[in-house]
Amino acid sequence: MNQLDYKPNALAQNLRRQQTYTIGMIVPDSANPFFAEVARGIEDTSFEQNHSVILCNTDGDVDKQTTHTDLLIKNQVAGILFVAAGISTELVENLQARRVPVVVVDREVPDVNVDTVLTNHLQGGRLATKHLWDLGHRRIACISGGSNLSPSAERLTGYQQILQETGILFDESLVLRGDFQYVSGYEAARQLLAHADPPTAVFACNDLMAVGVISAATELGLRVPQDLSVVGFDDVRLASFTNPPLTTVAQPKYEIGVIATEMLLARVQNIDAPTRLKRLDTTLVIRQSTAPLTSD
Amino acid sequence: MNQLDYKPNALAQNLRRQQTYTIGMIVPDSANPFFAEVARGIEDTSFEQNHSVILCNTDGDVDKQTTHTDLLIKNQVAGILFVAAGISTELVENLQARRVPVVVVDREVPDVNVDTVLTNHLQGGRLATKHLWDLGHRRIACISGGSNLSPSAERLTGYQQILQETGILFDESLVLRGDFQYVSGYEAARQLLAHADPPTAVFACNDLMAVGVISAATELGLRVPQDLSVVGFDDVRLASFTNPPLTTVAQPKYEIGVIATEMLLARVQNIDAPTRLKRLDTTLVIRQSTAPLTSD
DNA sequence: GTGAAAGCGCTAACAC
DNA sequence: GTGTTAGCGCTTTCAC
Repeated sequence: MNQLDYKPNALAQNLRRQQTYTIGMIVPDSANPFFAEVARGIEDTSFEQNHSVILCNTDGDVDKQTTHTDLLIKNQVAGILFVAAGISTELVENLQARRVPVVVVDREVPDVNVDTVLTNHLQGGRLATKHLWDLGHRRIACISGGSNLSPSAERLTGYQQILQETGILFDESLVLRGDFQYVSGYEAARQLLAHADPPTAVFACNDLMAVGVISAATELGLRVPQDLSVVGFDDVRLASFTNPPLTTVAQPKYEIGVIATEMLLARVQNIDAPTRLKRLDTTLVIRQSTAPLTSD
Repeated sequence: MNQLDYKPNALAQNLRRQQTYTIGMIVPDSANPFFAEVARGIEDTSFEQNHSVILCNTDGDVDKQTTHTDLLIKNQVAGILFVAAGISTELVENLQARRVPVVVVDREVPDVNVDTVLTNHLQGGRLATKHLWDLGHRRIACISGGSNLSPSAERLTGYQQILQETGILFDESLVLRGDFQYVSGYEAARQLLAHADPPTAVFACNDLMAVGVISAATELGLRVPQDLSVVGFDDVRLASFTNPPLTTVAQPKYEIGVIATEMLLARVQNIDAPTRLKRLDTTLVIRQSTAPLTSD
């Protein structure tokens, strides 16, 4: 029997047992370095626990998200790990009504009582800004990300809190909105550096925009960090390889995936347990894109 | 009935129909930017064709690869997209014996007649080297990747072909082995630049090592590209954001995923059709890390 | 057309 | 222990 290399039909097994060992993972873009790391944490942990993972990319499209979710439900997945695209309160509620285990990851889904794992973006925003303040900077700009995403908003709030706590007057013209892409960081920096009273430091709400800031500064003949300090957010692999290497706020990306998966499998065991919220702190990684303010 | 939001049980459907709409994707590391892009091509195309994809990371570990494959077979996947870890001829043969549709991606699996989609690494290696030659360089170094991987070996062969065709004497001390990681590029460059008769140009067999070369050169006070030209391979997103932006050989990463998926679904339709081999050409993306040789 | 019945491959329950 | 059987939810066939 072993010689024939017999492999039981999991479809029949699962149908009979009324359960599967497959989990669905819904993310905006698995090629985005941040989600790619989270996904690896998820896949590794699932593999250890004998679960397979179905990969679903939404590109932030709510319709695609619904289609994927329907497919996952039809395939009777054990549970779903969910990074929301757009407004998703209703979707999560529907899942819960069907008693499908769900864990929300990275982006909060408002107005619904659901297991959640996310980064403490507020604390991260504070860390970045405080670091610049500690270096003596007082004119600190901030380039935020997409408007309707909770991570971006919270990072900005952290920035504002530090300004307030340290008594720096909030200057609206020093806060620009980006879209988490390189070009938006570049353009925002061009605008900031043309300011009558330009900033001496910039907190970009992700690494890609921070790299854009460095490019713009370099192009204008400014040296980073001597003439302009730059802090990013995420600590993607790229951040070590920029010139200069980027000081940034590191999210525990892989760990987010691990914890979310563990939480989901616990939820599968006990669908009626009280919901949990896990908020993971960030750490500051100081490289060479920030330096003390010099008065010259 | 629609009001009850009824969703048919795909397990039962598939069991009855003796087919599924799930495909397995086996890759070394989905967080590696190259595979991440390929995976997106796969996921997008599968989604369009109403198929789900199960993500499997092997980390180059043959045992993990076997475990994953077994799981996929048990789950009766429609087919498997396969980037090989190590020696995998036997595994592919087993799959074929079971009449499981397989398409081999990126890395050739020797001695087996199987559908395959890969980059023309040889042509890419030629392109990179020819570009440097056209700029006037004659002392051109090459930093290769892992020894037993066909892509790496083919790129090196392309390099050697151009040397031979242009009449450059092959200098063994100018060819170093890396491991596709940043550090190995950095270290190889340190060694090359300490050479009694150092190269004026380096072809690194992937972008990450090329960035390592740039870092090492910069550290030694050399300017890229004025003092040293550097070409990479892959054209990952990072390559646009290095300082200077990297000249590199672009692989059609996303397209590889698309074509492989289409080939697999065609194979599912007709398991006995003749096998096909698709070899996709690379393109040279000239940025700012290469310049004409100056005699000073 | 509409309805009943068999069976996909397995597991769990039950009888021996 | 060992063997038999019902049934998971669906599709497909066949009878009406």
